[in-house]
Amino acid sequence: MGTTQLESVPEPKYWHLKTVLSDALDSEFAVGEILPNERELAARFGVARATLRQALEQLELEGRLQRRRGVGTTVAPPRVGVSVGDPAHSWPGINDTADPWRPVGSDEATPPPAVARLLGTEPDRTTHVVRRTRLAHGQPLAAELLYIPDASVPHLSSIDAPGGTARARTLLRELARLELEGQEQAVELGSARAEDAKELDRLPGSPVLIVTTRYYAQGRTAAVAVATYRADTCRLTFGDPSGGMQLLAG
Amino acid sequence: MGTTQLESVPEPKYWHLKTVLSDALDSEFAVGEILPNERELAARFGVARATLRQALEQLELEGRLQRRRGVGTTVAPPRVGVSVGDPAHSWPGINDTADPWRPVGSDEATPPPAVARLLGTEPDRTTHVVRRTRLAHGQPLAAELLYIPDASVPHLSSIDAPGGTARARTLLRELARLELEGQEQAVELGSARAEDAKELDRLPGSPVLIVTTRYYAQGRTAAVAVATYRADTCRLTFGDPSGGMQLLAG
DNA sequence: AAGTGGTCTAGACCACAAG
DNA sequence: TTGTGGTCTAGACCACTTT
Repeated sequence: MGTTQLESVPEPKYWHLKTVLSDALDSEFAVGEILPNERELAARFGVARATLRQALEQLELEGRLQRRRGVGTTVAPPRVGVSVGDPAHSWPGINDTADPWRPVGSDEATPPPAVARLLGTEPDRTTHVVRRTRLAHGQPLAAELLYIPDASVPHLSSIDAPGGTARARTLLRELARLELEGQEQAVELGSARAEDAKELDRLPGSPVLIVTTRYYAQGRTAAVAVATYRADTCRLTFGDPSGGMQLLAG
Repeated sequence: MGTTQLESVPEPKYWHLKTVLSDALDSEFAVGEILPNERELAARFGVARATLRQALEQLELEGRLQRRRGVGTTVAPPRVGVSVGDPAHSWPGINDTADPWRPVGSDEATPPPAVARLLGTEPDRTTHVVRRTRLAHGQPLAAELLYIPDASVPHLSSIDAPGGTARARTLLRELARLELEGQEQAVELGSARAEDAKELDRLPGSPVLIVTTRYYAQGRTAAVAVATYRADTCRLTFGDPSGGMQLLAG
């Protein structure tokens, strides 16, 4: 045979392309640098543009690249670690000066069935909803919907109008009066709803990490937060070395 | 105008298709049921197969569908919640009868740079590597590589040959002699390496949730685990309502 | 106006599982 | 052998950003 090696299990072109590009990113490009456009890259590698795009998609999924319509494809910085599991910081309304969340509005709505189940309310019962955004270095990392049943904020004054951030702050302040007794969290993969995508500066459908947090207070589920993190730029961190190990002692 | 509504911001076909299919899944299909094949679905909706596939891809990403080459597209069951954050269960080697991890082999290798950094070892220093698989209901959920520096298993007998599961069990048993002092975890999105994909019964490149756990013992980082969870079938859970809230008291 | 990535088409062939 | 999903092509047009 003239071929020095025959691939008994030939890997797809886009897969090979991905590794080639990945190596090139490590050695020949700096963070923030802009790559040649897709048509040129495809021509350079001798593949169709769709195939080239399949490789780029995976690299973007892995946080190596960032693509923006009308602009180009750039080399992404390493993912930022965002602390998600620490109750002391995540309990809404705690007035930490380092609170990374910014309230952007409030509303009243019927939560999705999954949330209603966690809250233990009837499926068609409305709750307060506070919308918040989490920023880091000026970039939006996450968009959150915080569902608060009436029972958790009994002393709510009805001065402020729904929809405003003033109302949102009032709700958070009321919620903070409760003493947090525990929390449960879950992380899963999803795709950004149109509304979240806008806030995250991404296209609808782009991959996101959905963090659902169930807050316990007064022996009940006091609130449920559904936070949508950009999967391309975020690495979610849980726990820390100094504490929390009491679990093992018991 | 003859049109009752003009879309000033027309949504992409595949996006609309996705919502239509999603509704159909809720109302007309049962879990495990097999959908019509892609060519027929595309014809039925009057779109190209590639467009139809774009919608299916997103639904699979969201855990609604499962596609298998040569078989077909089926309606996926709800994601299973897998406990990830509880140190009492995740500390390797603890002889819990309910331990969901099954050792499948061991080796000696130089860890990836990111892991070496966590371990505090030189980049080219080899460590023991234990390969484990996590199962639920007979289905593989996760594949893990556990990196253990020599210093963490000083009493290791060199009877067993590397590569075998016997050696893996020995390593885990030795590791369990250490008292766990703390752990740190991170979750991020990735795509399955060829090796992991095989173990997870997925195609290479399919989306996975990568959980990196740093175990502390004896004041050092005693081991680092890199676990690759199927993103389509898994919902990772952290913490629990009964404990862990000591953090707030301090 | 020009250039970028995003969407879409209508084909073709391949790898795999099951009969 | 048949039928499935997976890969790939060579185009076209659209939405968006920048100049």
